[in-house]
Amino acid sequence: MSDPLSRVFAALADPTRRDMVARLTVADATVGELAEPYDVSVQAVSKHVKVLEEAGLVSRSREAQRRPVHLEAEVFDLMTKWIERYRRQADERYQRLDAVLARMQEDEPGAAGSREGAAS
Amino acid sequence: MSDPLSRVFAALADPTRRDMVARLTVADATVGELAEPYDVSVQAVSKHVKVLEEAGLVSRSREAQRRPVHLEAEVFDLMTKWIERYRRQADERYQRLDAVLARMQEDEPGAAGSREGAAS
DNA sequence: ACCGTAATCAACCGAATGGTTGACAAATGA
DNA sequence: TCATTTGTCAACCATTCGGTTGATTACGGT
Repeated sequence: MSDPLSRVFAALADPTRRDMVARLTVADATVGELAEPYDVSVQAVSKHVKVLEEAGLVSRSREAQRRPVHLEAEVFDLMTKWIERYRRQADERYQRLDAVLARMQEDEPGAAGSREGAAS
Repeated sequence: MSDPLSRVFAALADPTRRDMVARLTVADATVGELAEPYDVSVQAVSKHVKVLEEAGLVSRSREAQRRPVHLEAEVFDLMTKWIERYRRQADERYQRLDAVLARMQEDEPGAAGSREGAAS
């Protein structure tokens, strides 16, 4: 499970981590601050942050004793690209399929079986 | 881990399942056909398809003995919406931050220290 | 009716996950 | 120097995950 895309998807598969990401879009936060709303130990949150960091979704700096967590939004593009690519391919395929069905309908009206309401 | 978004992200966190989705954008396929390229048992692939189905990414129909797997591309929108929402929020925040830093630079040239607490 | 094909169910296994508690490390402020 | 704050490391536990093999179901084809 070593490729970056898998790590990003896996990181966001957890609701708590997704919520952390959501909160980090508002402002950077320390592990302690991130932990407050959740009913889990600070150690658990520390682990979550580590997962996000290894996925490239966040980075940490040092500032006195605190290590503020910072969202790296660029990594989102990795996912978006993957999704959009196949999303588009799938759409194109449906359009081709609809075209074929439409042609069948023209050639032999009444023989185009199931798959109603396909066109658009 | 019951919410739909988590299931979609988790489903796509596996490279094999991502590859299956990619292939399903080209054409529907049976479990057996899907299994061929991979060096795993048909049962394992059947499980993968089940995961994709429970995530709402694919559906199955019945056609003689075969149960062709069909990609449901609409579910991608769920992810895209989530991603885009926070992506945009993050971008906006950076713009605000840049504005603040720019203002600090104007007011006190040379006093715009390192990334102090910026947000609201 | 019987056999073959397609796929799922069931039980099991090892590795990874998400959580815990307890001990430790690093930087600050008194 | 010493206590405090902040966070990580380590060991452990229960559950989930991806994989296996073996048995079983659901359909045609002949």
